[in-house]
Amino acid sequence: MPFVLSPSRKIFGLVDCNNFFASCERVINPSLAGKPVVVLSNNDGCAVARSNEAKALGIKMGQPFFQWRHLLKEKGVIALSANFALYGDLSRRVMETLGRFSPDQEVYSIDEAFLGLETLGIKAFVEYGRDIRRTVLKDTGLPVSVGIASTKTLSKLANHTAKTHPEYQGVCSLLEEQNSQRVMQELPVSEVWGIGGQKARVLTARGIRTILDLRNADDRWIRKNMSVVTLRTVFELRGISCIGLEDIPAPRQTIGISRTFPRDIHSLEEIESIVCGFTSHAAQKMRAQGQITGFLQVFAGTSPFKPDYYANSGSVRFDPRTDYTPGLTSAVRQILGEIYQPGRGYKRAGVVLGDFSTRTETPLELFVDTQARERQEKLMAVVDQLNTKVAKGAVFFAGEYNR
DNA sequence: TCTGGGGTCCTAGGACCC
DNA sequence: TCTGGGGTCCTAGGACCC
Repeated sequence: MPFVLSPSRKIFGLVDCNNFFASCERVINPSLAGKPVVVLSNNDGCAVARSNEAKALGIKMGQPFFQWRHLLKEKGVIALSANFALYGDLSRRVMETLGRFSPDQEVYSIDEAFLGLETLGIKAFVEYGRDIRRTVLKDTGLPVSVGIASTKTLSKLANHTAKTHPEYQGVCSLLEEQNSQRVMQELPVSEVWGIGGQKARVLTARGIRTILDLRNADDRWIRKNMSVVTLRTVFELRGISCIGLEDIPAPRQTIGISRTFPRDIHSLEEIESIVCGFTSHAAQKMRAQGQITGFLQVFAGTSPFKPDYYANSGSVRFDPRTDYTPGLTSAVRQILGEIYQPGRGYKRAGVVLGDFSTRTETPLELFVDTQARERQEKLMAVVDQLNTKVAKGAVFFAGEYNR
């Protein structure tokens, strides 16, 4: 294999659905077009998606419902409970359509995908982006924006520009250096992919305010005072691609389920049954991936918005690893017994499974009773089959919370 | 009264060993 | 008035993303 000194230039297209959840609601209810639409989180707690009209009224991402509820009457805001099954379904259709535009596709989140565009012999990238927009809108009814650039970080920036500047008509390429400089000097560092509030504060204090400042920052200072991740971001802003396209999805390293409750929960028994229900679902997801777990963590806490906030967690390891739900839930009960404090009103709890390995690569037989193990596997297979093919939550173990 | 859920990755610091 | 030094492993917590 020849040594490649300077690999050929990469070209990334980032396709991102506009106001995804709100747009999905418009697909199934076209009368919502042009109206301020907000999609709410679990328990209708806060805003998780807003149409442009709702954004214009000042409703913020994550803002609690009670703070802007008055806008329903005053401005005709339409607030909808989230319908995640619908969003998942439409997401799959968008991704299928995008897959036709490049064989190299990374589904990055429910509403966005990176496409590798350097191998397709495309002459006019902006035209290609417009074709993507038209086709996704025709196939799914969803509006998307397209950003094109030589690194992932720059393609995020291009996408942001396409979304916020109507004159781009939803497609922006930063493949030309002049475009790139102009966009970067107009935006604060906090708009960069990978720079959150904390890092933005540190950078701004150092006088690095715009994205262009960050692009031109001193490498040694960044490495010393920030992290390797931030240095990689700086390189990406310079057009040096450091983050590749991951077109084969990696298996999950952790599977967690947690909820904020609609009311405070006081009794240990009630928390136990809820978290055991979460554990059962998490274990089912894990088994669907063909994995077994060596680590389980449980956490529970009161509302962080009230005085005397209390939160605690505990964990156990499994050696050998397991995927047997009753074994997992008995660990959950043990941990909850240790971290639970009577007299508190719990508002949130959850479970995380991790340290997985693939079922087939683990020599369980060395340590456990093989026959018992086979019986457990058969039981779990039957439970999972009933829950996926017959009805969700059709079968559950005693003590599990089941809706 | 009412404030989401599911992830990844990095780093600092302690325990332990030689 | 002084208390080694360095490597590795593990974990908790923080920062970030959508």
